[in-house]
Amino acid sequence: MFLSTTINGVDAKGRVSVPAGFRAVVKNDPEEKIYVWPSFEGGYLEGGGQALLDRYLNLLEEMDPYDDARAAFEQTIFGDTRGLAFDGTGRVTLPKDLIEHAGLDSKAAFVGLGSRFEIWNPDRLAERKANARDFARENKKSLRLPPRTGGGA
Amino acid sequence: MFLSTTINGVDAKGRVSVPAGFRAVVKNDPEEKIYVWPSFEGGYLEGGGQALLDRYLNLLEEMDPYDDARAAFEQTIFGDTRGLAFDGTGRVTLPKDLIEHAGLDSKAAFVGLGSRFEIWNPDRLAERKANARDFARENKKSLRLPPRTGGGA
DNA sequence: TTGTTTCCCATGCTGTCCCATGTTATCCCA
DNA sequence: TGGGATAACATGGGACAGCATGGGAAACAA
Repeated sequence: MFLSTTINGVDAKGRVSVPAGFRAVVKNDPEEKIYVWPSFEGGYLEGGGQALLDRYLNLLEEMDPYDDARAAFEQTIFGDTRGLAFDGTGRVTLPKDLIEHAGLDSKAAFVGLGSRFEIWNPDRLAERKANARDFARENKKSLRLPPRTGGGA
Repeated sequence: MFLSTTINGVDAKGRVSVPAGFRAVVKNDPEEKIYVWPSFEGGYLEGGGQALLDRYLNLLEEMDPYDDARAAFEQTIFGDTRGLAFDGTGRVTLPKDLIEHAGLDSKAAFVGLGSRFEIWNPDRLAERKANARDFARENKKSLRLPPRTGGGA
């Protein structure tokens, strides 16, 4: 499970250390890689392991083959997704276009979100985090825990 | 089940003994860890075991991948959650940012709340406790027993 | 050749592990 | 019921390994 937020340096070659905890998640994937694509919602990157890609694939399989939305999602998500392999010390090299999309300069923030993660310019992240926290606080009542199995109503 | 309140010392490295009773709760989790995040409601920490995290994860999985509310909660909960493993003597190391958020100096109070727990600076906790007691006294009339089923008028 | 990318080696640091010790609670026996 | 032995718990410090980072050499593409 991808957890917590870690800020690592991006060097002149576009290399960045993937947090050790994140590497551990994909450790047993057939291809030891992370998969990253530019978010179509904003200037940041989304990513995950093989399991996440499989889930998206299954979601799309259930849509109508000639649905316009399906084509759009396929194009947007899979079309721009890169599989990034680790070097000997656990780093990946981010392609230029991804770096530009996320507006990364010297630092990159890896944000764990359970089954997936995001990569942000730390400054942009701080902004969005404040918004998300306010939203969460105002809407916390909608985040109710489901009853525990076997537990009373 | 997390029960009762225990105050333990926090040393210069940020290490703190997790109360033995709390450790027993997560004893049989696949990863023997506690998961801790800064509360977005105030200056203290919230935490639980794998079971609690899974409940949040399942709840979010049921929401649409690009629902705004989902994004906000993912970011707020998982983005700041840390998985903390025990050392040989049952301690965890609290990261600096969590220590700061909770304003911990030399002591930390673990407060058991059933399925989850909180970690407080003991001074802040005493303050909140006093407030809660006052609130309870002023609102005691609203604490009514539900009518007994099948009972007479 | 020239620029780009990939691989490898070296280094500082932070977090983790291990060992030692005092204290408290519990259990057993008189 | 009281006292002592024992085990569990909490705490402190030091050693070590893993992690993040920087630079350079070799392989590849244009």
